Amino acid sequence: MITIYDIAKKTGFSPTTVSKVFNDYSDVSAKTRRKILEAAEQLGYLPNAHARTLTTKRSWTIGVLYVEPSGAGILHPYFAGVIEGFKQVATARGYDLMFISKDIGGKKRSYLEHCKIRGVDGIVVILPDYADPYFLELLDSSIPCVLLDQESELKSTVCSDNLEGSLRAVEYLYRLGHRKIAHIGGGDTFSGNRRLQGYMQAMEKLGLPVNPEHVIQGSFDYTVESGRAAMEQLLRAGERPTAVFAAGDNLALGAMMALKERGMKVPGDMSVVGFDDIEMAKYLTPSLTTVRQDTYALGNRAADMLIYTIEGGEGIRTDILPVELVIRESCRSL
Amino acid sequence: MITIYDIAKKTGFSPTTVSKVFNDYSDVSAKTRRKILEAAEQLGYLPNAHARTLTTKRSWTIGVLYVEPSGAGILHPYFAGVIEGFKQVATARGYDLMFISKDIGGKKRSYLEHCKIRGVDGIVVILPDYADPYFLELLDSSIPCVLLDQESELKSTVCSDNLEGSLRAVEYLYRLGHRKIAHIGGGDTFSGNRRLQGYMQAMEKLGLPVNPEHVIQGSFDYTVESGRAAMEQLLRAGERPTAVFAAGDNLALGAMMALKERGMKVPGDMSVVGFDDIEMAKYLTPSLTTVRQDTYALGNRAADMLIYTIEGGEGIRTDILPVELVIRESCRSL
DNA sequence: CTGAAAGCGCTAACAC
DNA sequence: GTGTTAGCGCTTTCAG
Repeated sequence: MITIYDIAKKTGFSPTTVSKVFNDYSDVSAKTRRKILEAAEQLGYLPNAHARTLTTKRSWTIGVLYVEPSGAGILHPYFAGVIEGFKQVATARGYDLMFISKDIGGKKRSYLEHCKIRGVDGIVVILPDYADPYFLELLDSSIPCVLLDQESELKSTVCSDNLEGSLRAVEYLYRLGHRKIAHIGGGDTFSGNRRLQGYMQAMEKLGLPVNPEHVIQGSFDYTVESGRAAMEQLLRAGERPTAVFAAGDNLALGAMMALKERGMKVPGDMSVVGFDDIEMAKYLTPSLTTVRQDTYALGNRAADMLIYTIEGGEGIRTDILPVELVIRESCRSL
Repeated sequence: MITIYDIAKKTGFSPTTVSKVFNDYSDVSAKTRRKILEAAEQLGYLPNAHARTLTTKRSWTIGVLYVEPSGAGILHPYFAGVIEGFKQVATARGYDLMFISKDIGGKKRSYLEHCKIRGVDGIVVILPDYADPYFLELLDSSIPCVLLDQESELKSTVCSDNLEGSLRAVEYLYRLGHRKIAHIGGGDTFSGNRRLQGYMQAMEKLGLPVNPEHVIQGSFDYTVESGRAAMEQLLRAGERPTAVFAAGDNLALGAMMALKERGMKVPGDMSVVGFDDIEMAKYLTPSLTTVRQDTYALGNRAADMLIYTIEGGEGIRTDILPVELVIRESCRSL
């Protein structure tokens, strides 16, 4: 391995001067700089990130911490979209991403411990279960963090405008003439709660009574299966709704599957609205009307915020990104 | 920060002995070990991975290098599945994953340079374009690598049994009575070529002539759009096929969309078989008959192979994982 | 069984 | 502008 000492030897300058060149110090003469750069080129020098980190306490690494409840992990489009968006700006700003798990090297360790051992400069957290004690430990620590789909006074957060999205969805159904509007919830998660809350507010605002039988709390994993089960429950209700707003596209899809299995038509027999706008939404039959959240933008924004904090920015921010109702074929007017 | 020196001071032992305890050396008395572990616990000691790496030349980090041509990145289910599968075994074996890009710290650097700077122990590579010069540089290097969907005499590789998959797909259509079977290819990629080859071999084996107008080379990005365009081209052919085997589910989906837009029915007017079995395949209307490849297993296997090499294993391996035809609703018998 | 000494590759005071 | 020196936290001979 070629080190700065090799370059120093070859050029006759000291290691310090060589180091200064690579760190863009201004107090190096142009001629010296050129000679050193040339020698580095010839020798095929590459810096050693670990050595640098050891002295500077800066790893230029960001930890990516996610736990996706259904087990699909990064296969879930929300997670994938956010991480991809995050990666884009992080990479552009000179950071590399590292996956952080709860264990490391065969030993059981907390997320925080893992982060400290690896010396990451900051962490982006995508966790549905914010009661996780390991997560709380992270929250209390002083390590720079940004949280997705979460609410906190300790760390910066980014999320979509869940309330507004639900409102738009319900209002849209109302405009189509629906009055018996059900909700399939995303379980006890931040986004699930917000969307439920938005549904409730919208119903109240529109003067529609909420039939308790029409509010099904799906499981917290937002799976198709969960949506299917919820719809089956809904169909057993005393009074049948004419439309359902699901807190996620997978839930909506599951609901549609349940209806299909019973020979019911969407939107003929029931209108369905989802939330997310996963890529497949437009390819379903009928294509799914849904509230679009921009996962890529969420990731971008999260990275901006985290890097701001890492690089010494003060204070925390709570960003809410706009959503958009995408009207397709899964709803009909009554 | 607490270091082994702090523990040494507190316990009265030397840093060497402390280090030995954490590295499970056998020549430390049980009593000493206990005292040191106790002190470490009390002080809240955590090892410093960078310092350790500096001396041992071992980072316990694996670089993940992927370039997804459509720009969706990890949103593409193939990539996500493989990475998730890879992550599972890598994590269990004590390795962390780091995303590797072509640039680092604002500077343009090759993948190989990036890996060397970061001192990763090995790399898993998912790249469709194996003519990329940066990739070739990686191939020639001595760094442990495992390649997905690739063929190489220099590095270990893992891929699905593309040939067999294509054969099964075409034979299935044949058994249903189809004779004019078209193919929508995955462009000039390893998997695209293999699947095309499998299609050709199957046609020959079955004694079916291949109509050149029925073999459409889709673009290398396996997108829905590409599949749609291919089907449109197919429909302009002099003789219309009765079935099409697409090299990817997205291509198949695009083909189905194109048919739908023209008011043609699947499978009534045309039977369609895909490749991949992405999660959505079963939720399409009609649900898609396709060749299932187990991306998670590909990732698992890749990790096993790479870690084997990293930990001193000799030789390279070329693994081909079995695929399975999943019969659903998108094909009819003639 | 334990420890002294050297060194991994780099940066940061500080002096010249 | 340039160089000397010390040190980041850890492991590894090697000696005792």
